[in-house]
Amino acid sequence: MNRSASIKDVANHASVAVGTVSNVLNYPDRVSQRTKDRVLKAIDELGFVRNDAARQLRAGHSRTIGLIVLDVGNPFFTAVVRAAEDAAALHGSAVLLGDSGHDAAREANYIDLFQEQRVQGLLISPVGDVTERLDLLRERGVPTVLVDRQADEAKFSSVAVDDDAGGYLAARHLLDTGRRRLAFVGGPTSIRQVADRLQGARRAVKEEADATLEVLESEGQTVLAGRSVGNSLVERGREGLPDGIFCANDLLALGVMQSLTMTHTFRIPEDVALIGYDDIDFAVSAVVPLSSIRQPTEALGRTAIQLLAEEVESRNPAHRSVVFTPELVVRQSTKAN
Amino acid sequence: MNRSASIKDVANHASVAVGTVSNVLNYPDRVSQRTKDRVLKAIDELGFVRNDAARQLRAGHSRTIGLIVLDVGNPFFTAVVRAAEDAAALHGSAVLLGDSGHDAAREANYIDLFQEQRVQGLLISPVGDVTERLDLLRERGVPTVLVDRQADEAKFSSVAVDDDAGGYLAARHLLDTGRRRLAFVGGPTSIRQVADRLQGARRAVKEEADATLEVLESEGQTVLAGRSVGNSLVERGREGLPDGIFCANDLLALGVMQSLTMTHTFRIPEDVALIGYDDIDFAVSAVVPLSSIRQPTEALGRTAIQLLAEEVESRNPAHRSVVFTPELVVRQSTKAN
DNA sequence: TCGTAACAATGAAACGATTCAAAGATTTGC
DNA sequence: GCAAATCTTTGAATCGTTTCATTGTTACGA
Repeated sequence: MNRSASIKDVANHASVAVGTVSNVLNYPDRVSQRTKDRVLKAIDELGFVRNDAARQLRAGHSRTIGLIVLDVGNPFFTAVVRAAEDAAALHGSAVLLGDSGHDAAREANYIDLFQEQRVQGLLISPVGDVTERLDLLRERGVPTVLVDRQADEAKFSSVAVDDDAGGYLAARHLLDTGRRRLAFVGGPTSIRQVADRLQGARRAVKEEADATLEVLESEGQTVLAGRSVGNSLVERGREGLPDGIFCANDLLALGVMQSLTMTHTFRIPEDVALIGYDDIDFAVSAVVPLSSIRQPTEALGRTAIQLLAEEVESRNPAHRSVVFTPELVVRQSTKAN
Repeated sequence: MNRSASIKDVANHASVAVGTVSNVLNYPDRVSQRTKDRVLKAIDELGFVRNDAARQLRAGHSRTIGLIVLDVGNPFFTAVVRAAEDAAALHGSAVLLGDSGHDAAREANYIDLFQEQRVQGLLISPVGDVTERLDLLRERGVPTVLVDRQADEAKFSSVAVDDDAGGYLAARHLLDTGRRRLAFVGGPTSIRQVADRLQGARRAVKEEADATLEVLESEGQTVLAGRSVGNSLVERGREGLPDGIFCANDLLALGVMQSLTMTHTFRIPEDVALIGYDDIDFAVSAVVPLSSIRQPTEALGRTAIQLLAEEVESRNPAHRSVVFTPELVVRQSTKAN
């Protein structure tokens, strides 16, 4: 309740100058053992805890890193967050986490908030197009690394997974197992990841003359959205059903799977093969174990922090773009007929 | 790159005193329209952003709240985190998130870090016993609310779900659907939640003279841990198999379900009924839709923030313990034979 | 026209840590 | 025993904001 002890209180209590206390904390070698002992004792007795605000006011910057993700509920981002936290901890930094929920306004709020906090840098998985806000950040000199989004290297460093390659992998796999009437489920297509995965799928489909690709736009990327798309597929009946479905993420795929299997009219993979994206933990424990595209989430988070550290340390802004290649994980849901 | 503009720069640029700029920011009514316009224009032209460090140095406290959870990867906590973030945003506060990963050392690190940040208060789902560290916090006057853990009201406010009641609900449901040879899967039992759920289950089992409860300790609370327990059950063969399994959380249940169904020797719910805990999104999309105990995660997060706000605002430390009651969700996995 | 009230604007002091030039103490070499 | 070199300690200045007592300005009624 009572104001907590300051460095000055410690100094008085130990009968030394404030500068000495500061030295004990930051440059222990400069202080004699005797003095050090006294100061440490005083610190202990008063329960002194450094005030980081004062510290960073003097330093001009904080020891925190801002991280804004599109959805903390999405296991993909959860994994990235965790990796980033661990990596940041190694650098002695903490992560301020923000969840934009795909909402540009919330994103903007967090960006403002983090600027006021004078974060060392920002990791962001931006909503929609790279906003003017990010350009502003750049002008203000806030080192920023885009996550899960390739960026113009003139402007930002970035870590991303090659979504086009992932889309290609998924569609190619469906084609390789004999499917020809493919469908892509995802949306809104304004989301770059969705657009890229679709593009990769198109590329694969073009390689087979007799293959077709239908696009089923979903309302978001959730299990619920997938279920809704699945329901509309079920209504079509056997005739109109594609024989291979590629979903822009696993949540959608699980939703689609639910709809298709709950009716017991369609079998996966016999009637229709299904593949998702992200390879979340639950893909393996779905009604039919779900084939998927695995993204190296740990590497993504770790590398993001590393790139940010590079930007923070070097004055000169030589941006780097790191692109990881995703990996196909085959399970029951796409077994060949 | 160049040092960002301070309130002083703005004052110069607008030819007013620093105090006036501060007033524009904090008490716009005290400033004449003409001056306000000039200052706002200057702010815009210089791209001024408040330095929160200086602000909170003066104020003596920050506008952030620390939140330490046991595992961000756990959907239960993810939901709580999200609710807490939203509720905090309404109060104009941001949430600093820490993931202790059930590790007391990491927890301690975060507590120290958050103290240095002079967080307004702390929301924590503590590792193991309420540590001395928390007592220290209390002495230092850092308002703290325990999350998902009932606390001595003399010491802390807390929000929790009645795990004993949840365990009772789950076991009672298995008994009500005719099962008698029950098993409890969870661990380590040193985790209070696990112990309480087990206790509730025991209470229910005692109500039926011919019912038994076997405890299968798991190595953690993950899908993998569940699979491992499930595998050992499969090895037992049909004879030794319980006819009703209650898992301390859904992840474990999904793991057990995988093991039991992959072998195709046991059917759920015909041979064995299975119920989890948490009702995570994926419970519904499991191989066999999983019955579960639903916890009011949003209410938990929201209430935690509210209790914290109460503690922050009132000087007098009248702690409150809010206990929510969980709810049974019946799905395929426990259908009566 | 003057006195007073209401309103605006001012700028020095304070918050708590770090820095650094300078002073003070101790050791070293001869 | 003394000067020089080295090691310790000091404390004022600084970071950027808010606060608040004070000063300056305007408006109004008498």
